[in-house]
Amino acid sequence: MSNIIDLMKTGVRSPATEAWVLMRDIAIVNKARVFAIASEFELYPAQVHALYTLAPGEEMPMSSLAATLHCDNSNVTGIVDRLEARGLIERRSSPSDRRVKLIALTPEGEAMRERMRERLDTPPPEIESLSRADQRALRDLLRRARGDDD
Amino acid sequence: MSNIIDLMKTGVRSPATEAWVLMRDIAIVNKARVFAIASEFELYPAQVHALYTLAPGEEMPMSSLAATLHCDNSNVTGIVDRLEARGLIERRSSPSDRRVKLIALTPEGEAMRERMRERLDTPPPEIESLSRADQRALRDLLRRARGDDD
DNA sequence: TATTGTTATACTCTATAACTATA
DNA sequence: TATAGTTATAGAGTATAACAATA
Repeated sequence: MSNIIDLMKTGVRSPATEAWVLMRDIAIVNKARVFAIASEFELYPAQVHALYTLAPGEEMPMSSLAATLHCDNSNVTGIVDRLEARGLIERRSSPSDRRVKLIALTPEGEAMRERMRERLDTPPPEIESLSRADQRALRDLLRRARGDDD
Repeated sequence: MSNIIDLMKTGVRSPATEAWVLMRDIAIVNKARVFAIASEFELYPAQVHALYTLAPGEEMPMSSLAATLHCDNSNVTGIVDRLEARGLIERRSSPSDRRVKLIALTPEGEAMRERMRERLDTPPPEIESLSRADQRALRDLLRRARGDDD
């Protein structure tokens, strides 16, 4: 177990560090899910992220999509090309700036995104296994962590 | 199931689902960090993951590495090739099964992995901003979620 | 026969640079 | 001059299939 080796090297972890490492380990299931969903829908992980990033009924400039996906504008051209060829999204011209192209989900894209979202948002077994009281306590702690006003 | 869908569409989520979505949103910073670290060390994200997966002083079959990285054995050949060319890992023959090749970190690989690990394990601001009591409470909840006996 | 890792192939992802059309 | 998106290029990731060595 690499955790034990790391602990011996670094000594005892702070509660914040241990909480973060535990959280990250649990959240890893999300990566496995993106892979499974991508293969099921015959997409690539980057295409799943792009589809999930687009909000139903809203338009987003390609540059914003590039920022969210942590990649260059030039990559987004290809990703959008393939999603558009599948009929899942469409390009629209921006009325305010004709250099800009706005991306939006088609009805088919919205339907596929919704099916993906259901799966992605389902809590993993680790969270389901907690008592209802613990689930609420965890939610409240994470709301505070994100700075929400309870 | 349509109950859950209706709930989600109206914005009302179960505590478990909301906790999971919040946790995932916070854990997203890890992805940005992997990208930043990859570019800083002149590696690709998959190479960072491979390096981080290997525990110092331990050997791992290539097939195990493939399973952890969620990719095919054939991909690991190339990833391992490039990390080996950089002197960060090495292939060893398994004494018990001569089909198997075991991967292990070199001293240089261990040093680089340790520098990466320090950065990856640093809690994000969301967790640092919590009170010490909340940090401990979060840690304890996540330990229970993962099934650790406190 | 089945499995581990490699090779070959084809496609996607990714960054960089050069290009266009706008602003 | 600067910016949004495209195109071209090159290298890396990914799955599938075929293969050699080994079990």
